Amino acid sequence: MVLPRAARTQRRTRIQEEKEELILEAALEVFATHGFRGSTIDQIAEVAGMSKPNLLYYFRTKEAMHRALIDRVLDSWLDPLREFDAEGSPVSEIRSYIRRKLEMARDFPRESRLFANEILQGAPHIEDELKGPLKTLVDEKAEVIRAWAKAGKIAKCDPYHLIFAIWSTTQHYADFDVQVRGVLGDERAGEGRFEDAARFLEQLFVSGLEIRDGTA
Amino acid sequence: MVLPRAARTQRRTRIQEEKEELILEAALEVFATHGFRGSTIDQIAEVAGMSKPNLLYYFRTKEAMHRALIDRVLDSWLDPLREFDAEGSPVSEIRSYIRRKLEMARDFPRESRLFANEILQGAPHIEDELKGPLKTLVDEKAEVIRAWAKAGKIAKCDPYHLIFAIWSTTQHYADFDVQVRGVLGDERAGEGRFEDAARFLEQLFVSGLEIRDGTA
DNA sequence: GTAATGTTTTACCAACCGGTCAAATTATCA
DNA sequence: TGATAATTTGACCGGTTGGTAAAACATTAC
Repeated sequence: MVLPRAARTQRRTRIQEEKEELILEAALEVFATHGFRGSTIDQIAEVAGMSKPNLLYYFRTKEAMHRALIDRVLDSWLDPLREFDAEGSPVSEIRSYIRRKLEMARDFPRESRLFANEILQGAPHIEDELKGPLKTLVDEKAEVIRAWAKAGKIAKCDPYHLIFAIWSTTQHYADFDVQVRGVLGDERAGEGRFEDAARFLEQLFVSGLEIRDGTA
Repeated sequence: MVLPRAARTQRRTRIQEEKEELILEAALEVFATHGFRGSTIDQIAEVAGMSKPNLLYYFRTKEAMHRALIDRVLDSWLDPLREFDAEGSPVSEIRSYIRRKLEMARDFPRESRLFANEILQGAPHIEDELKGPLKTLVDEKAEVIRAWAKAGKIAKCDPYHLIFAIWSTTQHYADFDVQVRGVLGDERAGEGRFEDAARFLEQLFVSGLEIRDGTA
């Protein structure tokens, strides 16, 4: 049979699993650095080490590839926020959330850039996810933070903007890596920059949210 | 004469000024939302309301258009940081820097996205500017902040990461606007979000940098 | 082994892309 | 006004793009 991939209902073969993996890995590389429109199937095929038609045998369109990639990555991308625990102590929860996000920026910069590209260009492919699952999750965690503030455990602040601030500062080290390296110069652009960033951000957010006269 | 634009040494015509303006405006719109590789000359021509060859009469290549756009925008983009004043009081300088950056994110989101796209995709066209003029300016201002910290006027912190944090948090509202709107929902996605953001960020950075036991 | 199924390749297509050219049109100014 | 220079356009070009068709090749199940 030569039924196109999407029409197959049977369970996938070993080769299918391997090749789809290989393709999505290559697609991540390419989409992350050029965005959807700036990427070409030929490029992805070359990175994956296979011919274009072969690639199109597994994913019938460029869109399907992108879709599959987003679906696979989005879920794990939100894990750090899911771990955010209402029962924990506010300071240590926020501190470790920052640390987890920073680790993801360091260890999975391509995933970060994939989303950055997508959102920057108007999120044409993931708008539903933003307004759906993502919003729901953020709403939930924002409520936790709001409760902490109300209970006097941290300074009063807008929980949504707090979350945005944590996202932006941490993802900055993945998305704007070239700029960070360029500005820091060769001497300070090594892996140590993530430690420095972690130290700074923890200080900023922890003491920035401490209760003091006038803010509580 | 039909000399290409770049070869003309005489002073520019009224029509030239107007059309180049029109083109760069359209180019900003398109490049900002699709990145360099994702944008097409036809698209820009359509937005500018002129034919493709007409557009290429003013800028001989797509690169030349992008170059001209970057050159024009980069300078004004750095103005808020230039205004950062060593003689002012640390708290008010940082506070007003945040405010200026946030105003730019609100009033010139396309400019912000133009750079974001460029840097995200590896800064292939502006790497020199990053390592040159930008780095120089940041180095200078970082020294100012370091001096403030040394003099005990603000908490000790890494000035570079402080600057990165201000950049990322403020530009987030331009670059990731769809996401911000999506998460905030229709009710809170109005212009008021910039006021809320300003309030939050000023609180975060000001009290985050205040001197207290153990940090000074 | 062989038949059925799954995979890969070669050759190809129509649309689009960045860019050119020459002719037509319009603005400028003596 | 007319000559000259500046601007605009339509037709076109070679290369690239996303995607297809069909046949060759490999794998698996019996």
